[in-house]
Amino acid sequence: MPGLDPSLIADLPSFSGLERRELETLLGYAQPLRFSEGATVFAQGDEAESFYVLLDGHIRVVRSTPEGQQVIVRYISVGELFGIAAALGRSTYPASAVAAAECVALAWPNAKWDELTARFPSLGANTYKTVGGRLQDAHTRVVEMSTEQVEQRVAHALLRLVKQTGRKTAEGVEIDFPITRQDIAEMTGATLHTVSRVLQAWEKDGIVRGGRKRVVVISPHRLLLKAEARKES
Amino acid sequence: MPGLDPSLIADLPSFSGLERRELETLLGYAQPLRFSEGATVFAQGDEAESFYVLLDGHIRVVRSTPEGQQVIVRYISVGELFGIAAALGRSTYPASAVAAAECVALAWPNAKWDELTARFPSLGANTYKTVGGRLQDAHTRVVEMSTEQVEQRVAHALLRLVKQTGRKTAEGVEIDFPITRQDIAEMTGATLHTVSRVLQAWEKDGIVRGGRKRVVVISPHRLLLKAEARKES
DNA sequence: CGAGAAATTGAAAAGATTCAACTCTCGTGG
DNA sequence: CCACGAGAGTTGAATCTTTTCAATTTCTCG
Repeated sequence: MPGLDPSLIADLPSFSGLERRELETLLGYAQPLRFSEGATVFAQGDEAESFYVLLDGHIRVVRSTPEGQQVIVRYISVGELFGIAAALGRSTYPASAVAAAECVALAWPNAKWDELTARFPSLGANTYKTVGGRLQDAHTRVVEMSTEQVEQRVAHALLRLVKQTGRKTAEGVEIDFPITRQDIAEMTGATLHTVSRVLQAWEKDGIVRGGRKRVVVISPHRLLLKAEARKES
Repeated sequence: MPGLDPSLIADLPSFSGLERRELETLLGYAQPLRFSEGATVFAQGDEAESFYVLLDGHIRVVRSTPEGQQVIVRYISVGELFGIAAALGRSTYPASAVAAAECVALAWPNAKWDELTARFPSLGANTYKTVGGRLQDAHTRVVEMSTEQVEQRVAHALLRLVKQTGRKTAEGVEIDFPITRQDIAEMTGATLHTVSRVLQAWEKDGIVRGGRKRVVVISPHRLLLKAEARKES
């Protein structure tokens, strides 16, 4: 078996500072996996067996309440680590990971985490920088949920998606995977009805264009105004 | 100068796994500081010069929006690290730290962070476990803000404070530092008016007792019911 | 004791949800 | 190839929670 090609991960921030030989060693422990849209990579509460890096596609990280309501904690894009419960000192996954589109990922056994970070210190350092960034993101979201109303929160959520996964088209910037009103609602703590109304209003204004499981941002600039609007039109 | 006594920090989780001699070395770089109630330890946006461990008192970590609204990100209790921007790969503080009561803390220069974690690996490991825990907490809060209404959020916030800093009294469990309705509002994303009404209702029910800058939880059990209530009484 | 901060409370208004009905879109199978 | 059905989206009306506005009241510290 010819092993995986180091160029797969060589350019990812998570693996920066590693030599080609080290990458090869690392890949020796990795297992490539494919997930079709809607497939569950791991479920909240599961024993954490692996950590992952996303090579292609988009992953939705979801937390469910005891009452069954879902909240989308974040979207993972290509190159990002996910399922890193081991690095956080947890033995079960605190959230579920679902393929938002066709996905390819590499998985390492969690049992190897300590060994790998000991052998490749920059892997640990990079990971913790990632975790630090996510903590900032989470706090930002708490602030948004505390101080903004739905329209602004939806605007911020869309802008984040545009930056993270936007794909330029003739019309504007399109979110690069199927996303429903319900998904946006679960990202912003609103109902799909309210989200629908907000998007509808923006569409009339020519700021976005919607579609079944599609959102195209026509004017990111004007969307930013909506995101920052302290009241008024 | 006789140096600080290792017993100050020997029992704190952040320093577990360190030898007495190592603690002494560590303390050699630390500077003890006192802050009076309301004093600012560091301000959001400041160049991050130090990281801290709290030896006595309570610290409020606050994020402000451009519009001047404040959100309390978390309370730091005795033994916890704070201001660890360095560990998160940030050069400025993402939030302000304010003494919620008379405080004593130790400060280390951030410049020493890399050196110290290199010399004392368990310090790094402990810190990252802390950060991981805080990421979980932040996500939990996002979920609460998304799915619960004000009364439940206030109940959860109080229960967290009780667990973290509760002091048993004849009447019940008292939050161990001065806390206003406004503070609780900033923890829960509500207005002080709504918080006041909620607390007032609970007081009539005998679940809590309020006072100027004081909250005593008389029946944590019944408060927990409020926190979990999916609608109804 | 007085003054300012903190807390309470009623009434009106706003924002979002809930409920309900209806429409549109797309993929599948006859 | 077209019809059908389920999932996705839209939209009006009623309702509800929370905020906003505006007074007051209460407390505590100096």
